[in-house]
Amino acid sequence: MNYWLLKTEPDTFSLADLRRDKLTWWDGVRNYQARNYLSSMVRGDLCLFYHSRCQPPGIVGLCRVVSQAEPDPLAWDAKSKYFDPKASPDNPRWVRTQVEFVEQFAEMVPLEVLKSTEGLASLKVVQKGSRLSVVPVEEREWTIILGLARPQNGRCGAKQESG
DNA sequence: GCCAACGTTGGC
DNA sequence: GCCAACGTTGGC
Repeated sequence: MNYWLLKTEPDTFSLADLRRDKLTWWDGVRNYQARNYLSSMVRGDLCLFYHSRCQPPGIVGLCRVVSQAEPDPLAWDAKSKYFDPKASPDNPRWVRTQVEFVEQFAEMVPLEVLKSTEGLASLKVVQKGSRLSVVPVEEREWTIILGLARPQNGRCGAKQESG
């Protein structure tokens, strides 16, 4: 079981869209390092859902990997903006993964908070110039971030809902 | 909309 | 294999 962070521009596809659709293909990734991360995702992995290029940017919720990476058919769809002339069904080059909605945080965790939280300096998304749309998250980082998303946990015996 | 940072491309 | 030019990303 691994943890990841998936970046998306909410104007293009937001967590609200995933909540409505329940499932989506995480496709159109055209960066080799991000692709390699996508390829190593397995069913059950949990992902932080990050909104970029918006005000404020930050982590808005969670989704879960439901199917392992498979060839991304948009790569050989000439009408797609993700078309890649060097890709074909025989040589797929790019992959996609299916994810399902898990949770929308009551309050998002803004980038500004991530940056100022001790223990998150290693988080890729807080590092200047970080452009990867799929990055791994360490369990230690994951725990800190969920603590930020659910500040009432651990106080007054508040219970955490699951699922 | 600006622009720094980054990845990719291609001439050499 | 170097590296300048280019396109894209994403915080601001």
